[in-house]
Amino acid sequence: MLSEHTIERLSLYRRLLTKLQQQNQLYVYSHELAAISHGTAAQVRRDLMLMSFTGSPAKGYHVSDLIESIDRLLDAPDGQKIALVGLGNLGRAIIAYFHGRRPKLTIVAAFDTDTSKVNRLFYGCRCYPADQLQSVAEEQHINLAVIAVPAEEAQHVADALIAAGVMGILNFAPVPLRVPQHVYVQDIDVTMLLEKTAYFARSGDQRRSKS
Amino acid sequence: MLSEHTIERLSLYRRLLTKLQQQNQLYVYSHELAAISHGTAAQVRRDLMLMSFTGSPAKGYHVSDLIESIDRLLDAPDGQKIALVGLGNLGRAIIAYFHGRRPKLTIVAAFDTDTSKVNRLFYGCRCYPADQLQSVAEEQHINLAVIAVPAEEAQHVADALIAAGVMGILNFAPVPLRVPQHVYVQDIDVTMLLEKTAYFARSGDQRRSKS
DNA sequence: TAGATTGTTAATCGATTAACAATC
DNA sequence: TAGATTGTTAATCGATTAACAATC
Repeated sequence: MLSEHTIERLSLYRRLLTKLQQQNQLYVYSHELAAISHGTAAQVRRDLMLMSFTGSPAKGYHVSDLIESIDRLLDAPDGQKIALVGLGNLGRAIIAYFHGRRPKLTIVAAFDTDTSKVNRLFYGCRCYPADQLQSVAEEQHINLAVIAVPAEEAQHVADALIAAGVMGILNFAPVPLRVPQHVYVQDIDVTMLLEKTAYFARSGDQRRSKS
Repeated sequence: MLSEHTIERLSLYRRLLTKLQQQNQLYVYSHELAAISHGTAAQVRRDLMLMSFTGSPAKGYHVSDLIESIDRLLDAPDGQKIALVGLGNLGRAIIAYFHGRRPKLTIVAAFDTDTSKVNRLFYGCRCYPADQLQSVAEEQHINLAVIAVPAEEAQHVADALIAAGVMGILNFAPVPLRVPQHVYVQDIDVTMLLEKTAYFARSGDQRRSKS
C-alpha cells in the first residue's frame, strides 16, 4: 500500500491545496506542490500517480478535485474520534490547536488525574478523571489517542486505550510503547529531535527533516 | 558522516544507558539497546561500529564508556544555547520540560509579543520582547532555536534567528521554512503526524514510526 | 569446550531520482 | 508548432537485514 512518506506528503499537499483553493487558484503544477514537502516535482507526480490521480500537461492538476481525492484517502467518511490523555501545558496546547481545525478529526474527550481539571470544559471538550479512560473511550467509540502524560504513566495509559479499542496513538512520552501489531504508534520525541538538531547544527550538515 | 537515523538512535540508546547506569548495570547487550529504538540487535551493533565503539562477545558493551562516547559525539563540549520563540501553551510546555533536563542544551532566552509575558521569568528563563529577538540571540551567541509561534510568523522569526547566527531550528509551525543550506531545520508537524496516525489506524498497517 | 555475542561484509529492500515518450 | 508538463519505467541511492567467522 501507500508508504508512510507518501501519506505524510499527501497531508502536506492538501494543506497547500486548501490555501490555493481559498485564493481561487484552479490548477496547480507538481513543482508548486513540491515546495511544501521540500521535495521534487517528480516525487509529487509519483505520489499522485500512486493514488491514481491524473493531471494534464497543459494545466497541471485540478486543485479541488485533488483535495477531494486526498480527502477520500486520508479522511474516514464519518470522521475519527480522538482522546487526549494529559492536560498539562502540552495537552492544552494540543487541544487548543486542534479545536475546530480538522473537522474529520475531533478530540471528543480529555483525561487527567488532576481533580481541579476534571469535569471542566477545555475548548468545548470535557475532561474526565483518568481512571475512567477505558470506559469512556469504549463508550464513545474512540479510535485514536494522543498521549501527553509523563513517561512513567505512558505505558499504563496505552494499555487502557488499546483495551478500549484505540487503533492509533500519537505518543509524546519519551518511552517506547509496547503495543500489539494492529495498533499504529507515532512517536514524537521532542528531546531526541532537539538533540539531533543540535548535532546537525554543529556538524554543518545541510540535510533537513520533515516529521 | 553519520546519518540522521543513526543520530536519532544514538540519542535513544543514551537515554536507556543513563537509566541502566543509575541501576548500576555495568554492561549491556545489543539486543537490550535495540528495544528503545524498536530496532534490531544488528542495527545497534552497526550503529556502534560506525562510531568506532567496540564491545566484547562475552559481556556486551560497557555502559558508562558507551555513554561517554555518545556524549562526545552528540554534545558540544561547552554546551549549546537555545532560544525559544513563542510562549503559548506549547512554548511553556517546552520550557518546563527542558528545564534542568539536558545540561548541555539550555534554553537561555524566550521571546513573545505578549507584553504581559515580557520581562517575566519562566523556569528561570527570561522572556524578552519579540522585537529584540535578533539582538539578544546575537549577544548571547545562541545557535539553536525552537519556533513555537503561529504559522504566519514563523518565516519572519526564522529569518531573524538566522541573521543572528542560529544554525539549527526545531520548528513546530506548520510551514516549510526557507533557510540557507548551512542551517538545519527539524520540522515537527503535529497535524500532519496526527493525520498519518489516523490513516494507518484505519488501514490496519502494523508499521510504527519514531520521530 | 559449547554457546552466545561481537565486528563486518554481502544481500536485500525500498524509496528517490533520472529519463523520456506522450500530451496538451 | 514549440515548449512545458505529464505518466511511467528504469537506474540510482541509501538504509536495513542476513550471514558468519572471530571472540570471549
